[in-house]
Amino acid sequence: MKSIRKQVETAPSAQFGGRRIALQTIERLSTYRRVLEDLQGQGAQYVYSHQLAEYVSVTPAQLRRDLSLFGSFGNISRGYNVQHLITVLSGLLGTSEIQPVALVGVGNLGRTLLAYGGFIERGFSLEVVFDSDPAKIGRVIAGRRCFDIAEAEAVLAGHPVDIAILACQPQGLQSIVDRFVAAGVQSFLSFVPAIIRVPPGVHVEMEDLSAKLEKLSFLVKNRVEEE
Amino acid sequence: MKSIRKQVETAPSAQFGGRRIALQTIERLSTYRRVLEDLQGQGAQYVYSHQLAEYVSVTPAQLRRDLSLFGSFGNISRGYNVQHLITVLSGLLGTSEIQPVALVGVGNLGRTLLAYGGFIERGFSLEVVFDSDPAKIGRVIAGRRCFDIAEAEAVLAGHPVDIAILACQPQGLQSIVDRFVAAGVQSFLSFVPAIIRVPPGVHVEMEDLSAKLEKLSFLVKNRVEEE
DNA sequence: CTGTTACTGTGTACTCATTCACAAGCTTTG
DNA sequence: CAAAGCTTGTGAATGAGTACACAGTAACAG
Ligand SMILES: NC(=O)c1ccc[n+]([C@@H]2O[C@H](COP(=O)([O-])OP(=O)(O)OC[C@H]3O[C@@H](n4cnc5c(N)ncnc54)[C@H](O)[C@@H]3O)[C@@H](O)[C@H]2O)c1
Ligand SMILES: NC(=O)c1ccc[n+]([C@@H]2O[C@H](COP(=O)([O-])OP(=O)(O)OC[C@H]3O[C@@H](n4cnc5c(N)ncnc54)[C@H](O)[C@@H]3O)[C@@H](O)[C@H]2O)c1
Repeated sequence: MKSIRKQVETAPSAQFGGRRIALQTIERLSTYRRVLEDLQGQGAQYVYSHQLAEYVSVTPAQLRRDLSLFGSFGNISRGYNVQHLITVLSGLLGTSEIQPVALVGVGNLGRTLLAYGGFIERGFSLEVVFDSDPAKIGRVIAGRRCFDIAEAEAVLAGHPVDIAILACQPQGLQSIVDRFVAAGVQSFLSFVPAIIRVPPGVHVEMEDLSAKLEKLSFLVKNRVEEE
Repeated sequence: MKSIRKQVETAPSAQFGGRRIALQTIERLSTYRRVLEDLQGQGAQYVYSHQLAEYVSVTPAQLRRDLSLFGSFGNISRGYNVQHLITVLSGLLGTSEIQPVALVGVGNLGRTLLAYGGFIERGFSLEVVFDSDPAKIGRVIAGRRCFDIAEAEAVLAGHPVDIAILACQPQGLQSIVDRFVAAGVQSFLSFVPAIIRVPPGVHVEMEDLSAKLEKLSFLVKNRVEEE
């Protein structure tokens, strides 16, 4: 029993300059940045915490608290400079420069992701693409050459990435993950509805669409009035 | 300022038989069910809370607490009956029977979702499909006839759904949402990275893939040791 | 130059989620 | 049949995240 606790997500938080940052805070930072870019597109120069907070449906206090965890970015009585805050948030999120990402599995979902133009706008590029299907290996799909998953170590050595997207079949997934971790990959975004284990310091984000539908289904069936 | 608070997700929880259920609990229920089905596939009849908890990386106490919010399902000193617990969870999540879902936008992403076989296994069927592109309207795509979004009200009247998946362009999205809500749709799973407003009692689940990548990027850049 | 207004950043209070720890209870075994 | 062993379900304690409320300060008006 004790052994379990050690593996468990006991403290869902990150460190930043000695401070503890809640994972939920990080998710909100993404939203702030996205909305700020909308605002910038509309020509806004400055924005007050209560305005931005309303757009993203949080309290002004929460927004100010979130930002204050990383520093003081607001101009008192003028609010936040939109351009500056975007720059700050991009820096925090590590997307000031385009970041290479690996993709495993070029099936229906993988091809859709490859063709999607929205990633590059947010600072990510699916640079390294793998599959196990001989019919796909070596071919160029949506502008990217498809590598053999069997040669992952060599390929990743030449094209190091911090993040890998998993869009393959569940069979043998854990061993792929293990090999990627050994090759230096530090985080995974997985569309595969299967549990994968990673060592401490490596992060997994599950993207289980059916689970999201189930959550909505629960809320509807139980006539939840709040949001 | 006060007006903001009212719209805000002040209490991220749902009601169930007078009890308050955390949204996070509901998400875990999905995971429990998915893992239980794996276990059933492996022939397991009973499972203890500490076993199931380990598979899904939560504490045994949390698992038992989550379930106890809805009733007593465990057999003391034998654990939980796998089949029974799956049935219970399916009932809670509202997926005991296949549930129809609407899809808006049959582009790259929409077609991928339509072709995906994983939804039906979890109790959802993309029954009603909309697009605004005349080249697509009326055609049959992945086995579903594509309806004109302009006729949404009439189509939804004949094919009522509680859940709609949004996979179209952001332009005009809010008005589509408003019309769907008026037509009785009670929840949305949106892949469109744009903020949409819904009245109280209607639920929105955002699926922002770039935001997930940004979260991973933050965690990697800041060398977060915990998970 | 002083008063007024309105904003940010943050100490503090509070609420809610998670974990601890144990009472109550099957089961099995000697 | 009694006692040991391990389980579930849950009151109580802890811990984490959010909201309140205000001190401090920039801007601007008179
Ligand atoms: N398609 C969707 O809409 C959708 C939605 C949610 C989740 N998913 C999940 O995403 C995954 C992929 O879905 P899909 O529809 O693209 O399936 P798919 O069968 O079309 O594609 C899977 C691809 O992965 C490749 N592959 C299989 N094993 C591999 C391995 N060991 N290494 C490298 N490549 C491998 C296959 O060759 C194939 O090209 C599945 O696990 C699925 O459950 C898909
Ligand atoms: N493709 C991806 O991998 C991906 C990933 C994340 C998010 N998204 C988001 O999902 C959405 C769709 O992406 P896509 O790649 O499928 O785009 P797409 O351009 O291939 O498809 C969009 C489809 O929506 C239809 N459409 C547009 N406006 C509509 C309207 N008002 N009503 C009904 N249908 C309408 C179009 O006719 C088209 O068929 C976009 O908002 C995109 O940002 C896509």
